Amino acid sequence: MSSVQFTITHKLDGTLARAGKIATPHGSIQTPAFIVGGTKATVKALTPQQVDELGGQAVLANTYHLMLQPGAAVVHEGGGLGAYMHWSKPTFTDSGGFQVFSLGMAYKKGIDATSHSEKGSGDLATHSTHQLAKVTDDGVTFRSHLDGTKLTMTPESSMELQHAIGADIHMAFDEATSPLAGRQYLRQSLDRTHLWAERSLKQHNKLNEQHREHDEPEQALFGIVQGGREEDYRRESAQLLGHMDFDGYGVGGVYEPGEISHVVRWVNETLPEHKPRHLLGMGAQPADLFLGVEFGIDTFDCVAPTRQARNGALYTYSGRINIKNARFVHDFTPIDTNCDCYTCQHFTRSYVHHLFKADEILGAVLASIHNERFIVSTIDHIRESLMDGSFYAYKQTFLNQYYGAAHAKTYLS
RNA sequence: GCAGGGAUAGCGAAGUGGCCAAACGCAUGUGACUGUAAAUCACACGACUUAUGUCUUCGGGGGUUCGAAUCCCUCUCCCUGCA
Repeated sequence: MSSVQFTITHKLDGTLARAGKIATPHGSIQTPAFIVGGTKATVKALTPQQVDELGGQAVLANTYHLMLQPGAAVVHEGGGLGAYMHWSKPTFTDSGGFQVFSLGMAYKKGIDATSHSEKGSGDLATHSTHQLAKVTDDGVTFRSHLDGTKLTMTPESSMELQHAIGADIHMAFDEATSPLAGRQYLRQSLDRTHLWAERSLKQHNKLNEQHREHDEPEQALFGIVQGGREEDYRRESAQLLGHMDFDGYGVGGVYEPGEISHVVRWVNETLPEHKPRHLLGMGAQPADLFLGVEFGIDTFDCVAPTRQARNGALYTYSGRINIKNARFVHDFTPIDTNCDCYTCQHFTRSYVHHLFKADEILGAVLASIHNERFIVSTIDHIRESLMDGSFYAYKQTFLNQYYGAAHAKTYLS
């Protein structure tokens, strides 16, 4: 019996979309849901109470980052992730697999697939000479980005770290590939990710057994589907992992909303229907959410809403604005008049603009509350629209207003 | 009054004969950010401009020189000593 139970309550005919809930030892997540980014056991700039008040249902932390600081053992000693950070609702941890990519291949290059592919550079397909991570079939050797210490991470060690950290839902150790990786590298990487998935699951089960023996709560593990933009690889990966006894699945290696309607569709057409599906790292913009849900995703996580908030880029229902722009100096209206967040209820654009220009910490706080609430609220409405059948109408109205009719067309076909 | 030091683009501050429209920092403007090396990063920042283009600049004025922010003279203002 898995430590998490997924129930589908509504499905949207003719699509892969569903609404439901994931029951965990720390309460249920109503899906589709946005999982708030809490990489280092903190949602940057926000207290857990603020995250709770803006509607956050769960938080996702990162194994690699916590391993370095403060150390998985310290988190364990502090009562596990939730207790340590004073978050009583469900928690996830990512395996560190993404850091294989971000500190490896993508080191100092970024992952902007569009700009790279337009240049046709193909840079991301080769290893950077300065990268901090080196991948072998056994695992990954990292140089700590904090102090240069050499570290090794394997599927087994990632599982051990995640069990020490003690989130409700863990991710298998995988290798995220570049959007520019060619079939040859993808093949090699996919085989490795599958091998790692098996090893992750085996180690995870072993650790759960130990938990049972000690009368401790068990944890859940999601397998991660890779395969780049190749349909056969994606379907193969979903098929293979789908037959393994994971509690749910993550879809990794997706970088743009435009990929969702095919890559995510291939995967979710293939994966078993009754297990939850998480789209890793996507949710920076409304299109990600609408398309993800439409093509069968239950949960999302993304650091962009809080990161962009700290950098002054704020969501409004008619598109993104940069609150640092001079035009907001005398704008005494809320960030968005239709937003119900704490920031919009009490503060003006002029004031938030001032906080950013003056480099005051509260600016990051208010902006983070707003952006996170905007995304959470949007996914909440998407869930409601699945339940009352208004999904397509809502999607069309929302995206037209957010992107403008011309751009929105890309996501409405 | 005497001796010495200084005045550079919005601010601070390099530069001391040509590679100077002038380093760098700040401020300003704009853009980016998708499993967080990100409260970060990129670009612009004298004017006009499509410009490797033209024009006007380095306290004011006058010189030397093929060429001056840089050398000389002089004026103005500021700082530090001594009277």
